[in-house]
Amino acid sequence: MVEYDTPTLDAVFHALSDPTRRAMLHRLSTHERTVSELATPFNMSLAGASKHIKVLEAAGLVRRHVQGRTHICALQAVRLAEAQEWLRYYEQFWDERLDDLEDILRAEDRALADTAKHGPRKVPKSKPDTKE
Amino acid sequence: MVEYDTPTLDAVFHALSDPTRRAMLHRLSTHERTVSELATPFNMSLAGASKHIKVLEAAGLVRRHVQGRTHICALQAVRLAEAQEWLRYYEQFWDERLDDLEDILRAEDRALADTAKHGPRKVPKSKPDTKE
DNA sequence: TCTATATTAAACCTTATGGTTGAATATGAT
DNA sequence: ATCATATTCAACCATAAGGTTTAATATAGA
Repeated sequence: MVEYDTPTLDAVFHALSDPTRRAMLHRLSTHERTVSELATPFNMSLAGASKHIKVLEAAGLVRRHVQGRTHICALQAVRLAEAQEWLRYYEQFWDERLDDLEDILRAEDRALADTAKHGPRKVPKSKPDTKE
Repeated sequence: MVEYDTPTLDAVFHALSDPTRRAMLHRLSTHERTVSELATPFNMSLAGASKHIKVLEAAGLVRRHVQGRTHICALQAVRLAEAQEWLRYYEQFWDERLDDLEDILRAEDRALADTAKHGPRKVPKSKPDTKE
């Protein structure tokens, strides 16, 4: 069984919980950027943006290499892969839902086709109880 | 293009950034549980656990239905799907890395096979510059 | 009705977070 | 040397977060 590195996931998910930081990651996805380049689009002091970058760095989502007086930041996606792996376990549950949704839609289509000839439709399907 | 609901992602990622809450979700993945059932394994007051559940609920990750005096919580995975979708954009970047890693490993294998006959190996490959 | 159970609410505490401003540091250019 | 540029550091502030404890609320059962 996969053991998830909790502190890492804590840091990654926390880093992702802020829209500024998510936007920064997105901007890094096209190419590397310096701290000031990263900071520019946000209505925020440089120092503020710098802090966000450090959060990303601490979570392992950004790597930086200093070149003279400029710090160049690059996306480091591996930790995102870990987060996704954690999420992947839950795919079965939303797939389940989507399957149900598909069933419902199909049932509605059928009902709709029928409605022309007969009365209004009923609730399509009940899901089997998830029991212990 | 997909527009991501920022407040939702904020809440979901924030909810996931806490190990207690992730554990709760995991425990809900087998079957529904009452608040006290959910709280039991954690070294924490009921009120504390209750707060965590509310965070999960606010993020749309847990749904509850009240039955008499007990509140029954169930996993609601759809919001996790949204989070994963956000993450999926970045797959290309870690895949890239993994591809590189595979290239490197292959090159090392080749070099290793060669080393028996010839001299020591060289650096395998340089990656094309990611430029704007 | 009285009492036990399940859960939240409210008040409180400590620490983290997101932000600011004003130095400090380090490098580049003249 | 001097001045400008790139970035962080430190101190500060307001609010959020994670936790506690002690009521309060609601339902179940005797």
